[in-house]
Amino acid sequence: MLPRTQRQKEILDYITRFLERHGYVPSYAQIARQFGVKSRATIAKHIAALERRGLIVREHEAGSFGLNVKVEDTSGDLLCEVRVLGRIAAGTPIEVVDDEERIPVPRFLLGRVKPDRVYALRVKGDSMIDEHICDGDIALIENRTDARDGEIVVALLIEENQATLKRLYRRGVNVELQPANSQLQPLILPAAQVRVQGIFRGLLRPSN
Amino acid sequence: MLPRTQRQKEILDYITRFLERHGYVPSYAQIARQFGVKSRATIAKHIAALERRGLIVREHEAGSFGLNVKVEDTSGDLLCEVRVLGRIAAGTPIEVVDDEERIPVPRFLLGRVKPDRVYALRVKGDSMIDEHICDGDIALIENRTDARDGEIVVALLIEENQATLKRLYRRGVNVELQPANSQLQPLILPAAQVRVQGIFRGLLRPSN
DNA sequence: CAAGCGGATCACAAATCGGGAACTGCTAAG
DNA sequence: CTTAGCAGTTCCCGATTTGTGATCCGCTTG
Repeated sequence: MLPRTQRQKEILDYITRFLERHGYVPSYAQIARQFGVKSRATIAKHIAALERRGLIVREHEAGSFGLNVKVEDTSGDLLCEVRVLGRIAAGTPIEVVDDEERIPVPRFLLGRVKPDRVYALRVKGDSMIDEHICDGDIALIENRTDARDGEIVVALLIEENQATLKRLYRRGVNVELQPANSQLQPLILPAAQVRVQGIFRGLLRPSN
Repeated sequence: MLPRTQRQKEILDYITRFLERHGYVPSYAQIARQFGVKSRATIAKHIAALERRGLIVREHEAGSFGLNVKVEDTSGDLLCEVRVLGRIAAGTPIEVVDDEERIPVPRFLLGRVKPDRVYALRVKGDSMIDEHICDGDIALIENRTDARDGEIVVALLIEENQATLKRLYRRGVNVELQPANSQLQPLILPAAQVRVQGIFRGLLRPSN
C-alpha cells in the first residue's frame, strides 16, 4: 500500500534513508528536528498512520519502535540498494518506470563504484544477446556520460532512437560501437549521433 | 533486528571490526576506553541491550564473554549468503576451493529456492558462452540431482571428465543436452554417462 | 456541519546513558 | 600459598531522552 499523504511519504522516506545510512532507527525527536516540527507527538501520529497502512511493522518492546520497512541492512558492507530506472529494449530509448522501485545488490559487484551513482535496468528482449545479456536480466549501470575507451556503455543512438549496450571506442570525430560477439560488424557513427547514458557495471540474472 | 540507538550501533560496529582485525573479542575496558566512557558497567548494559535484540550471542565460558556477532541477520529478507564451492571450467570437473568463501546474494535472485540449498561457482573460461555465461561470472546453483526437463543443469560428463552447463531433456534411456545457442548441435548421451550436479538458478556478473 | 490531517503543549512511564562501588572467578606473579 | 590484577557482573544512583496518551487549535474537504 502507499502512504496516503505527502507528509507520510516524506517521513517514510526519511526513515528508510536514515536506516540505510546509519543502520538504526531514528528517534521521534530526530524526525521532528528534520522536518522542523516541535512536537514528537505529531511524529507519533504519522507513524501510527503508516502502521495502519502496513508500511511499518513495529516490535513493541516498550520505549522503542522497531520497524520493518523495506530497507535496512546494518551490514552495509555487503549489500546496497539501487534504483530501478526502467526497461531497456530494442528499438526504444530507456522506458522510465514511474514508482521508485529498488533492488538489493551485493556490494562487491560494483567494485569501486559508489552505489548512489548506480541504477538498474530490466533488459527486455534479446537486443543485447551479443553481449551475453539476456531477456529478463538486470543490468547495473553507472550513471556517467564520459566513457573511457573500451568500456561497455548504454549508448543512445539518436537517429534511430534506440538504446543499446556496446563497447565504445573513439575514432576521431567518430565513435565505434563494437559488439562483444566478434562475428558481428562494429558500428561506426559520428560522435554527435551517440549519447552515452551510462557505463555497464554488472549483471543479475534471476532464476526464472 | 536492528540496534535501536546510535550508541548501540557504534558499539556493535566497534566489536565486529575489532573482531575482524584482532581475531578476538575486545574487553569491556577496551570498549570503554574507545568511547571515552569510564565505567565498564555502562558497556555491560549496552552489550546486554544488544543481546536482548539478538545481535550478539554469548557463550558463557570463562571470564571473557565469547560472542557471536550476527552478520546476515536483519536484512534476511533481502540478502542471503551462499557458499562458493569452487570453479567450473571447460575440460575439468568442478574444482573445489578449500577455504569456505561466501558471497552475498540478493534473496530475490533465488526465487523460491532455499538459500541453504544453493552454492556458487566461479566460471572460468568461455566454455559456457553459448548459455551467455562468461568468464568471471558467478553462477548460482541449486544443489539437486533430479532435474526436470528443460532445466539448465550442471552436467558432469563422466567419460570426458568435463562439467558443463546445458538444458537437459530426457529421451528414454538417453539424455539430451541442449545448448542455449540453437545453432549448436544438441548432445545426446546415455543417461549413465551424465551426472546432474545442480540446477542453474541465477547469475552474478561483476563489474570487471 | 463533521471528518481528517498537521501541528502544539503537557504530563508520565519507561528506557537510555553515564557513573561508582563491590563481588565473583580466574590467572599470573611473588 | 598468598597476593595482586584483570575481566565480567551486579546493585544503586542520577540525568536525560524517548514513546505515548490526552487535549486543544487551525486548516481543508466533502
